[in-house]
Amino acid sequence: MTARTSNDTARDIPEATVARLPIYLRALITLAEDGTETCSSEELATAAGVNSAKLRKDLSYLGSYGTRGVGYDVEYLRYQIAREIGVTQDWPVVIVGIGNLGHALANYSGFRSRGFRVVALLDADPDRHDEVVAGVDVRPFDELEEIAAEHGVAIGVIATPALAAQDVADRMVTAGITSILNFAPTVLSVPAGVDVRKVDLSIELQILAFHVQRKAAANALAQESSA
Amino acid sequence: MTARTSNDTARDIPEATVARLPIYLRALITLAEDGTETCSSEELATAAGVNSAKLRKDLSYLGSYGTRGVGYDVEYLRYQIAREIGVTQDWPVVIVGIGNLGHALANYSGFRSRGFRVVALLDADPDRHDEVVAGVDVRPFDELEEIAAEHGVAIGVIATPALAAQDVADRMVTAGITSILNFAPTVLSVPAGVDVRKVDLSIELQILAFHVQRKAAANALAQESSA
DNA sequence: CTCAGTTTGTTCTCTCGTTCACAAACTCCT
DNA sequence: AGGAGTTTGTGAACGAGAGAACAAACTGAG
Repeated sequence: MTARTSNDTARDIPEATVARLPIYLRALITLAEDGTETCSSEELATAAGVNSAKLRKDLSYLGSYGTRGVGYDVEYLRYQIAREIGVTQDWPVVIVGIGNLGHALANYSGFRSRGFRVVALLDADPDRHDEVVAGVDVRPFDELEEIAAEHGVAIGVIATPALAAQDVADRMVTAGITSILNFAPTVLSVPAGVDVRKVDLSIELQILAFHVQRKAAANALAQESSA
Repeated sequence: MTARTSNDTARDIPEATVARLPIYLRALITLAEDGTETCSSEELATAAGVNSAKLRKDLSYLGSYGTRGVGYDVEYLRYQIAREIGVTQDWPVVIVGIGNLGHALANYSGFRSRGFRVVALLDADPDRHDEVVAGVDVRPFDELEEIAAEHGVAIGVIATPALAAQDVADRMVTAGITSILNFAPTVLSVPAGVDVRKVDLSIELQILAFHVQRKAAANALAQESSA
């Protein structure tokens, strides 16, 4: 799914582990806010909704940050994970497509608090260029390259309709963006070295629907056999 | 991740395959709209952004719907996948939490076109109960059980702040909802037999940030060694 | 009818991820 | 100091998923 650069430098962390690190980070932040100074792998695993063995193995890829017989120092581990993910400082982000979803994303407060800063909102529709959303001007899409260069943007968010998404992705790539979060319901094709992650509402719902149907079928069968 | 009922009836389809079926379905719909009547696994795989061997293996779990030497009948396969997922008829859905994101979700046109019908929008805040969003009244959260029973709702969407999400989930479960799509940035705990899927914007961004950082580190190293 | 060409369905292998189980390392109490 | 009780880090077994490769099954031409 994710393109790899040929130069795999240090110990590489499994993709599945990377996907869980942000969950651990959030759990640690919550614990810290509650005043907890130390926690065991069991506690943290419960807070993150995973198995404690898995948690320990995941953390072991980062290094040996716990103390046997004691557990993990919440603040210390939090910093180590944040550093590993790379959210000890803010990443500039551009959002393209300021429709319903784009509005919601721009207003999402979790952005700034979790290591991201929206530096620009772009839309191809001139009617939107007057708007100010979440304190940021909506600018013409054409300014993408300029803005990306100015702020050193590496991460772009696509919240356009499906038809526009591939064009937007192409322009992002030429603007030097190497990581794309795609909310448009379409498959993007990008050159190697560019990461794309997809968030697709209706796919998620369809997966749920599949399981609902399966459960319903199982129940019907159970009813039948008990009758 | 996903809770299983003990009664696994028919041939069970791997979770990874289930997650891709909606992608194939979408690709088939696009092909059908373009007037394509038949397609090979290679074509469909390209459209869906996967390897053709994987596609064929995925489809083989559903049955033998292709013809060797010819390929797949687009309309037929489309129907079979839709039937397998369970989106040949509409599923009633409730959305709880009508903030920025809830608005966007309620207005998302992909809902109805992809097998889902929003039967209710709920919010705990009385100030929102006057609103009509996307043609649906916003109702008090307390009416959840009543509405769920009336429409036979099995799927709920949580778009509330993190703090409210667990309460909402608990109420959904007592209201008979067995599948939850959670947009709140928190881990939900639900009884066995209830499926939860999580969509978390800042986690996706953090995963991207990790890869950006890794790429940057790799580049720095390459620069250094070439100097 | 036969044969060349095409494309599916499936088997086999390899990689990746999860879970168990336990030794190593720490704390605290006596 | 020593021993009981905890908790981490990791080796090993196990299971799931990805991809290659190929036999089986179809089409169409001659």
